[in-house]
Amino acid sequence: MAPSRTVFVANLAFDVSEEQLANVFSEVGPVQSAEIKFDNQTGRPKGYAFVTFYDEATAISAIRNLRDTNVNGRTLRIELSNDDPASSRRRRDHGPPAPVNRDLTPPVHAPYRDEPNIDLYNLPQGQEVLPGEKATDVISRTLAAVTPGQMQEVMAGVKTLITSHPEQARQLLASQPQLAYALFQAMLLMKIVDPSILQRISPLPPAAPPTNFPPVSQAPTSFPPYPPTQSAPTYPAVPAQTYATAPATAQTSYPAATAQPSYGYPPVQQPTQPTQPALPAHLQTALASLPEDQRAMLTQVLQLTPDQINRLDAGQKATIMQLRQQFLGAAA
DNA sequence: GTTGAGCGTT
Repeated sequence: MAPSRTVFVANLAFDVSEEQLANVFSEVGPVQSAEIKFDNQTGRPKGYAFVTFYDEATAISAIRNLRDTNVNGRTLRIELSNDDPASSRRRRDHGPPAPVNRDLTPPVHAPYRDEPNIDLYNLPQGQEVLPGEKATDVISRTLAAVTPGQMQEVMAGVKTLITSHPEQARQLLASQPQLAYALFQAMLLMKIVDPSILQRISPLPPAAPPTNFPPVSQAPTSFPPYPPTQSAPTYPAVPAQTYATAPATAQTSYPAATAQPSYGYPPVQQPTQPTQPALPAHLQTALASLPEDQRAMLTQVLQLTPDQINRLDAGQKATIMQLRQQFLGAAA
C-alpha cells in the first residue's frame, strides 16, 4: 500500500491555529489541508491534527525535517497518519481510481519482489549544515571532494534506479530535494546537461512557501571547476544527504479562519519561460567558473555580432578580438 | 479559571 500523504501531528499547543500549523508545514512543501481536531463537547482542541500534502514524499519529508519543531512552546510530534480508509475522498488527483479487481485469484508474481526497497525513513544522515552555511554550499563542497570516478559511479547507480524503479526514485528525490539538487549539479559538472537549461527553468511562484531546500531556480549560476584542481580526498561515494534544519517556527498569530482551508499551491506545472539565445554548452561551462562580473562581460563580448564589432573603435576592437580568439579559437 | 495521551463529526 502506498504511504499516506497525511501526517498525524500530536502534542499541539491548544492555542495553535490551523493556519499557523499549515504555515509551519509549508516549510517542507505545499500543504493541501491542516485540520486540528476538536472535542465537540467542550469545543476545545484535542491537541492533535492532520496535515495533508499533495504527495507522500512531502509527508515523509515533513516527518524528517519538522521533527523537534517547537510551536507555541510545545514540540511537535509528527508521524505518518494511519490512512483511514473511511475518509477516502483523497488520492483523486493522482489519476483515475484503481479499477476494481473482480478476479479473486492473487497475482501470479508476487508484486514488489524485485523492489530495491529503499527505506525513506532510514536514509544516511549526510553532511551537517553549520549555522550560517547554506545547504547548497555544503553540496558544492561535497561534490568537489568526490572523484570523477566516484561521481560517475553514483550517477550510474542513480540511472539504474530511475530506469528500473522509477517510482522509488521519484519518492527518493521528492523527499530529499537536496539529493536532486546535488545530482543536477553533478550533471552540470560532468557536462551531461547544458547549463543553459538553468535559464529555462521557470521560477517558483512568488507566493511559494520557503522550502527546507532552495528551489532549483535559485541554483547558483556558477559552479566550481570540475574536475577539482587540487587532489581531492576520497570519500565514500554516498549521495550528498545534506539537509537544512527547519528554521525556527514562525510565532506569528493568525486570525481564526472561517473559509475552507486550502494552503499553499498544488504542484502544478509552471509555464516555461521563453528561451534566450545561448552560447554553446562548452563555452557556458567554461564561463561558469568565472566570477559573476567577468562572466557577464565575456558573455556579452562573445555574443557580439560582426556588425557590432565593426562599429567599435580600433582599440576596443583589438581587445574584443583578442578575447574572442582566446575563447572561441578559430571560430572567432 | 481546568487539560497533555491521542489516529479524524468542528
